[in-house]
Amino acid sequence: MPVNRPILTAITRTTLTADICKKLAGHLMRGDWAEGERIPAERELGQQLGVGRASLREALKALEIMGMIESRLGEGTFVCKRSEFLSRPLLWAIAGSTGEDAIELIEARRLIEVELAGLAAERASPEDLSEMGEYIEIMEEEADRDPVRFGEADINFHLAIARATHNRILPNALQLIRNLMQQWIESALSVESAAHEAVRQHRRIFEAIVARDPEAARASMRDHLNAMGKRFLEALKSGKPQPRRSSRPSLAVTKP
Amino acid sequence: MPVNRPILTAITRTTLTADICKKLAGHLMRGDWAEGERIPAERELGQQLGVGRASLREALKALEIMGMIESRLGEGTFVCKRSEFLSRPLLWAIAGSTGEDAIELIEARRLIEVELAGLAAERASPEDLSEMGEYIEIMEEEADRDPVRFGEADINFHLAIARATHNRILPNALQLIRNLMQQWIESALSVESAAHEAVRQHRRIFEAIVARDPEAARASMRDHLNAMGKRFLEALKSGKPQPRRSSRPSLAVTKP
DNA sequence: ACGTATTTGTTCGTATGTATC
DNA sequence: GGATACATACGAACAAATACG
Repeated sequence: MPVNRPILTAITRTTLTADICKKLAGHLMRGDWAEGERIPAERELGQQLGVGRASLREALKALEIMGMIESRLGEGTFVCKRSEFLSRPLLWAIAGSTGEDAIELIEARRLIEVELAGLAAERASPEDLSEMGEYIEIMEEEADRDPVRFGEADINFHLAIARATHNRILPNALQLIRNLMQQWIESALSVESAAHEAVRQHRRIFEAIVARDPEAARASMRDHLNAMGKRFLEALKSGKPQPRRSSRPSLAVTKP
Repeated sequence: MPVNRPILTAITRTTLTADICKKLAGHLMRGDWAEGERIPAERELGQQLGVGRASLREALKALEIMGMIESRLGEGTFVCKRSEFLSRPLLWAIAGSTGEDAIELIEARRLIEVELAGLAAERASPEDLSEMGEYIEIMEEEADRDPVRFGEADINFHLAIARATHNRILPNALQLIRNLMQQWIESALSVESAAHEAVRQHRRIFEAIVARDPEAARASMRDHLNAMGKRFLEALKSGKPQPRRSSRPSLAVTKP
């Protein structure tokens, strides 16, 4: 006879790695280990948990991918800042192919960032604003000098806007997309002398946010990303047909 | 004297695991292995790549977390559907799920989906439209009957809109957010009898997209998500204070 | 400046439980 | 039931990078 409510439910087989992962993630989230602190060495940890080093390492690798921990050869394994927990998706190893991806990434970025700018205009605190202002100043100083520092300030400005929404999900989403775009950004944009144009656009965005004008913030962000996206695709087509793939290891950590 | 353009740039150390991950991800994305197909056994793969099994397994585990592959004990390792590639972040479900996150998730979802609806109104193909229509019909049929099937159609409708943007990044972003919300969705929304209200709102969105009216599509999507978000938070506060946390194993695979 | 200890990175051999035929 | 193929898991060992005395 068929039973509607079977006493025996199918058991779910879990792998050791998954269990380890869950346990460690719990400790990480509960804060049993402080940010930046070193967690016990692999051998020691494995002994405490009663598992082999291979299984433990697979779990640690999983946590590393999620941006919860970071392993440094010869040093140990360290707890990441909570703010980075979801923000380092080395997933972008995936998006390693055709130029079509670039178009879609640019579009996704524009879609999200335009709204981010609008939200930031409504919610930015004085601290958020002064932070954005600092990055703009750096960009103006470095526009004709160090393209690397200019690029950093550029990214930081956009992330500051994301943070100013006071929503922890959205900065992560943006960071994810930027990581995905990174392989093209380096080769294309740094060479271009779009710096001064970018500074002007950034300043317009900033002023709109300061003025608490969401619509103007959206519009200026949209203009900025349209212009940059255009430049970007041109550089991609003409100059360097292939995005540099091999330079950065897929799982390697982008240190702040 | 300081050098502006140093000849020597810092070398980036790559781990074997990362390289394997990258290589396999490339093959996966290029479609060298078909969806659902079995990839070579661990030992064989390791031999072909010239790497040890431990390193290979760490890479495979990483790919599994990203939802690109799925390994079944005793059977082998299989390629997931591309549509699931980024959509299985079960692990982040662990990551802090206090009530505040719910608000931020709802907001992030609204921000993205409103724009998705607008883009879909501009780009949806006839096939996209008929797919959306089917899901709406299912929702109408199941509104008073099977809440599970209703919920599925609901999700599918929203994903169909995302797909209609013809951008592969955006549906993944949406799916990710929905996965993050899953723990609350189950406990809260299925109980509510918001079905008929939801159907009306869905139909309005659908009609705006069919009419190729981006602004109306955005507005109706915004209304819909505002209403649902409100309902959602109320159910969260009053009814079930704690989201069900422990039910789903962290790394275990949710089979379709 | 040098060597030693510690730690992660990597490989190999082996054993076990599971699924398919 | 038996045979085969496979993922899972352990332990030992060496390599490479780092930290510290």
